[in-house]
Amino acid sequence: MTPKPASMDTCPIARVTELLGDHWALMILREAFLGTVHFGQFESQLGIARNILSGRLKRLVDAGLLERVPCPDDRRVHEYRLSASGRALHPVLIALAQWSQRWLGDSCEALRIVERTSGLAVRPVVVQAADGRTLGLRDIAMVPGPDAAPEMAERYRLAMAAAERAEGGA
Amino acid sequence: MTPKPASMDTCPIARVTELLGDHWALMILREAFLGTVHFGQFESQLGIARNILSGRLKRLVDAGLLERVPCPDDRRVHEYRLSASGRALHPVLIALAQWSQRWLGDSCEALRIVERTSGLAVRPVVVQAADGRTLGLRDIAMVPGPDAAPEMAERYRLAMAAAERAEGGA
DNA sequence: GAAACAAGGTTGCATAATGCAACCGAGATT
DNA sequence: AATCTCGGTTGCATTATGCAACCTTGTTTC
Repeated sequence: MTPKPASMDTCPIARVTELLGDHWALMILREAFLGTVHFGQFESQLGIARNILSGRLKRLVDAGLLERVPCPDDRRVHEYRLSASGRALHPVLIALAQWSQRWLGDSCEALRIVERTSGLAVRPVVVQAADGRTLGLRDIAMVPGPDAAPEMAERYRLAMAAAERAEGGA
Repeated sequence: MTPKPASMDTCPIARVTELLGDHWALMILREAFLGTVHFGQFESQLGIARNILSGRLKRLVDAGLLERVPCPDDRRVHEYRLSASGRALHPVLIALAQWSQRWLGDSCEALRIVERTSGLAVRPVVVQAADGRTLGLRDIAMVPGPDAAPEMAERYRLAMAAAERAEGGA
């Protein structure tokens, strides 16, 4: 095996996978978005083992996604509330839910994601250009910035070239 | 512990977590988006064990995210190509990458996600109403559809009520 | 066409992560 | 004070992961 590819240290997806890439982290965040705040609530809603839950909550708090605040009226209770960075994951969760419904064919009509005031379904989450046009996979490029690792820069250059070729070919 | 909450079977996030909620699945998809197609490429780029890679690729193929096609000019080589459903995960990956750069403070300037033709940065991925307005966490509701499990419906109803209260309070 | 080589897996074994139940300590309740 | 609840931790069994060696199929070299 290669001696740990450098791309793994610099890639944003790799970093986020370190944090959310396990069976429970995303589920815990889903619960948080649904309003769950207490240890016991997470436990019973998810059916997760207590020690694992404890560790995951700690990790998410350390990473700044959740804030652990002692409840003022009952001081043995703690509330795990979404921080600004946690709330910023909302589009990711919504996009995942939409994808799941569309492509996993699961419970297609079990859940509708709507605007609260109007009751109208929200749009499918997409990537947009600066002017608002919807961008497909082929319209997007990853370009290395000022302090990109040279190996990573090469990676993206090649990927972009491959995309060009694919476009020409297909 | 509770006897497996029913929410776990019907929730789209739970289903997608079953598939993508491990350390490697998202990384493999990232690689696929970057143009990686061969077993050996995934192995060397990710530094993943062969048996694990084999299992993950199989799972992703079975789930329909990747297609395993034998290479015509060298028949011991197979190509793992993104299917339509795999490509549909693109907004999720982009949203994750953007979130990581914004909130994990990692390699902020190492990678820019741009429109290929113009070189302009793409917009941050957001949730939009039917008319295009950007929606925040508070503006969205999950409403149970026709064939929602009653327990799940109750869940969403409570979450929505909690959101109302939070809005009033904060 | 035999020998060497390469790509994609699989198998067996060591290690790490997870699930489970029991226990613990601080704070609330009676 | 005795008890109960909430949020944890600890020890042990089970499962997933990492690693190296091997195997199979197909390709190249001579």
